[in-house]
Amino acid sequence: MYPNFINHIRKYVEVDELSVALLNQYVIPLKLKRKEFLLKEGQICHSLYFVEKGCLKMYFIDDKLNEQITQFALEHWWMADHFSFMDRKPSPYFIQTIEKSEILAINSYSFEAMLRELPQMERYFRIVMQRAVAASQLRNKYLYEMSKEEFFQHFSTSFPEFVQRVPQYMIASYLGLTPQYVSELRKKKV
Amino acid sequence: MYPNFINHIRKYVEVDELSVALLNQYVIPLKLKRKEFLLKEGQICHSLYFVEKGCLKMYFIDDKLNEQITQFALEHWWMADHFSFMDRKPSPYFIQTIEKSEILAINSYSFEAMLRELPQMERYFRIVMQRAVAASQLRNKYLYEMSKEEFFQHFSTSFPEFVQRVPQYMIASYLGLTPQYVSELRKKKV
DNA sequence: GTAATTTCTTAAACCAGCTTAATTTTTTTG
DNA sequence: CAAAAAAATTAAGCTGGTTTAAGAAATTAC
Repeated sequence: MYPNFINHIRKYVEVDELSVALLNQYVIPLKLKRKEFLLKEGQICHSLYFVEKGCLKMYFIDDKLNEQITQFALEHWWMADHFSFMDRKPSPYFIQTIEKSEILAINSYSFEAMLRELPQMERYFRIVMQRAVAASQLRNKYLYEMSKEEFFQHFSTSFPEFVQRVPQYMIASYLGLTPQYVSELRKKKV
Repeated sequence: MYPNFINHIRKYVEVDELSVALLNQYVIPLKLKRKEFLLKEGQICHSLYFVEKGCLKMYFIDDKLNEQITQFALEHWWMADHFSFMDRKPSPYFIQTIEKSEILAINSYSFEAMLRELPQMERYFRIVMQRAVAASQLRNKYLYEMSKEEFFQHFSTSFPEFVQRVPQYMIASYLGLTPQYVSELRKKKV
């Protein structure tokens, strides 16, 4: 049914066929076109979103009215404002598709019910969250030790798929650079 | 025995007295003086560390041989290089006490055994990790939207306990500022 | 297939925060 | 309590990356 979803879970925990069937009952599949919203500023982030296919961005509007992208999610990545999700507080973020996408949503009520019925999912999410913490420690270290130029080059060589798929000005935003500066760096490199 | 530890767990999951007794068997208490190391660059981070009392910093040595602090932990915070812990890779970090401290350590073998024997701990760590992800999303947003001056003022007013307890040059390092610039900002404010 | 819109580039002026270097103040240690 | 070490301050000059503004190129939608 949702091969990326099930494969991702099976990467970390054992799930028999019966559990897969139960699991499917907790998720809501969404088929979205390009530029559709899953969350808008001021709303509560009621769901965790799994990218079965496509691409999402998360951003907020800064004081100069620019959209400031803080995260991307490609296939088999999770996306959510966890603070809003856990504490049911209004979110400052927008979550929007960059491409036509297939998303699986689990709202907080289903999430809790699922964790009670399928304890291996508690383990799965513990591992996913721990890996997210590890990833953010690593990204953070790069932020401390690299200049913005190095950070851009590092990102470009580490995630060429992204550079293919996502407009350059969005990558600039995500990396905390102006599009003009990215343009200058690219000129310099070639 | 370790009141901060047990209270923190009970904040998120139910633990009966028997489970508390079992739990204590998995952790190793450490009494450390000021400036002692729990982890050094090149070693594998074999344990998760819980601060029962005292204060820790995590840092790496950058290309100019400065210590670059990436995290602090006060009472009832966890500290680890999660990437090194999970994948058993050598860590680039040092973890060191700033003050005389009482630390609880759980190594990866005990961690796995504990999660199998006490499933509520799987839930506890899922919640702790999810809250860590939420915290890093928030910190990240501040990094995008604030100037370094604003970031410093925000930190100072949000965590006055830190400013009391930790030398100014360490806060500067953590915030990605030079000690000279912090000094200038403080002069400006008063 | 072409008009509209979105994305990317170029270039010059500017500034937030760093570097360097020397001095002063505070804390630690025997 | 004195000497040594650690931490904080001051100040001048500099630079990586931004801002502003305009035009060119590519993509999208009808």
